[in-house]
Amino acid sequence: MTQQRSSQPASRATIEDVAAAANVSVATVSRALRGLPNVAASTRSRVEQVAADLSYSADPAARRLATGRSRSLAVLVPFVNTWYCAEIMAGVEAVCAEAGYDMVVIALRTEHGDRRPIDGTEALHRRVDGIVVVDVALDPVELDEMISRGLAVVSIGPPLHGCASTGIDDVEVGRLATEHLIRLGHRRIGIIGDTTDNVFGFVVPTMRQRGYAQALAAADIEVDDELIVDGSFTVQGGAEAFDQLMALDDPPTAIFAIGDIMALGAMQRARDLGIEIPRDVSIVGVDDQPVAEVLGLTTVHQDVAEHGALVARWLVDLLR
Amino acid sequence: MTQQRSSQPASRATIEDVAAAANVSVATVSRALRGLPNVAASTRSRVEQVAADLSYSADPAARRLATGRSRSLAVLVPFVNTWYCAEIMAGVEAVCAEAGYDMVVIALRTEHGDRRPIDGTEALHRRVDGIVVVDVALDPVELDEMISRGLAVVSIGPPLHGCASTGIDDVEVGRLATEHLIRLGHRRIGIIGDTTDNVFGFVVPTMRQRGYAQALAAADIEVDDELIVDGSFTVQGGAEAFDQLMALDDPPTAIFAIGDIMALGAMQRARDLGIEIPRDVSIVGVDDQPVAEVLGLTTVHQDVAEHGALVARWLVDLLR
DNA sequence: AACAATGGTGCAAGCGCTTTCAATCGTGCC
DNA sequence: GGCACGATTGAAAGCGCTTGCACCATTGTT
Repeated sequence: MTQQRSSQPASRATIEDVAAAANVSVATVSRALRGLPNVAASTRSRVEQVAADLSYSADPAARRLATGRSRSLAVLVPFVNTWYCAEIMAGVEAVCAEAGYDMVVIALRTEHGDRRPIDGTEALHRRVDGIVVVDVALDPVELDEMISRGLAVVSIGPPLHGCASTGIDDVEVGRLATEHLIRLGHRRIGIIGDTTDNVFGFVVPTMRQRGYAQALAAADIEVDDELIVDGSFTVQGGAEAFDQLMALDDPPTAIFAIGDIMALGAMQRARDLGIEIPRDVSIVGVDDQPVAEVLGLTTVHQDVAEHGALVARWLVDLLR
Repeated sequence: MTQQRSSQPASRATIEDVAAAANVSVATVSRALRGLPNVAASTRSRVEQVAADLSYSADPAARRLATGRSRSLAVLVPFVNTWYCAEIMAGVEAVCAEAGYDMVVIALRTEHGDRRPIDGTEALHRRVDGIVVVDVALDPVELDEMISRGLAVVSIGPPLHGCASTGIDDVEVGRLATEHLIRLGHRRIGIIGDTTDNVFGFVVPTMRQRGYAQALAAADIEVDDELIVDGSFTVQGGAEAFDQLMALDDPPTAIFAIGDIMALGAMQRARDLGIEIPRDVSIVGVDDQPVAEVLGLTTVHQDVAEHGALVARWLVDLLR
């Protein structure tokens, strides 16, 4: 079973084929096709024509090896199957596509909530030119090393030392969500958070929980540690956290789930248990656009995809 | 401003450095590190030790050039900021990470609904080893060419000729959603679809609309072309489609939006216009897990992420 | 009319890895 | 005790591209 060579050219044209067909050196082909100066107009158009005929395009691997640039960007997200992260990826992807970059996405935590140690230096070096870090606080040492190795890094969410960044204010988000519940008359408000962030540097939980505490303080409600449970940012975790809260001697009348998936898990569990929402207990989540609107959280609404596009643009500008 | 060379080695160790430090040839290093046979155990462990000391890892670009394999997979999605696609990407990403592949995502349509001509041959060749096609019907000719060039292709959604595939039955989804509305007593049901699929081969709209028609037929309701409007799969498009439906002489009492974003757009518009849902008009969307559950569409619910993981696994197996 | 600037082009040396092929060194076997 | 054979290893030829440098015509200068 050898490859057919007759109809379809099984192996793609290389720069040498183009050079031969155009009667020039490979160097000239390279220059002509990349729009470099010092190529006669006539030569350039001839080369372009030949390249088109042969449907030639440079092998990215070879280019990468020769130039040291991969023409691809990584986006480092805590999760990929989250409304927020998906929006950001959409924004990044659009810019990448336009700028001729590949977008490779790397998740720090999977849908099942398991953790993955990300060794940025190992995994990213020479693999991508730049990286947008989403809602993750990278180890400063590692970060420094990445930067010193020539990786461009920007962040969305928590500012990273020495990197440009943008993002929404998660403390504010937590505060608003909690205030909303307080305004509804609740005094005993549980929070389903995520206490494993120390492992990943996923800081959203910390920030939102801080906002929660602020809102409570502002309303003269004392923080009860019993009401702070871990949902490990999964549907399952949300359900278990709900159980945990409901098992309390004095269960909350409202729950703030700091992530949409956990809110979902809690809601499912509530329904299974015959607990009606919001009659028996109010549940509030964030992140999910529809949910956010229902909450009246529109004030913190932002065009998340635009955030992604913005930082991606920073990156490609930086890389010029 | 030159790079500092003292403390941090600005340039990473190459295979030659390892070879020199271990007193072997680069060939042996290569073999030892990749676990190939024909390397003495003692040699291998020594090389591994040295490599670890120098925190060496092979340059992916060089490896790609030499082997012709990129160790990365592409996932071709119609959109990235969609619950469904994000789930799939999550599944694919998990498998990629485990198998040591990079996942690069390519969107055929952006959040703004603009179109991008995807020249698979150009864009993908030698860039990735395999590709998972999500809900897109690729041009058969192009598909053949990709396969004949050695690209492994699998699909989620519509089966692609010659490729393994999996996915949910979109006709069924459309039928169920429509039946649901009929069961609620509606006879005049509008559908917000997407008629631009001919450009992209994005077949979901066609399939769901077919299910819609089947459900109507089964209930002896005649299809009224007036009730079939285009939402171009965007929030904005959904809002405009809603306007269009409501401007009819005989507007629908229920609307089936074939995609979550369009449903969202319609709902927002309804609220802005003071039209109450579902009192004045029922709106039903799909794709979004929470929404789907509310609809009782749980029968078609599947672990979408698992679909992604599944096909990704096929791919990495295929590539061995 | 001789000479210095150019603009255009080709040569060839990498980029860092894989992989074929041949060389080397011990063994087991007759 | 000599020879074939398998286990190890190294030398070197790529993989397909970029790029510094040298080279050759042309132009424009005095």
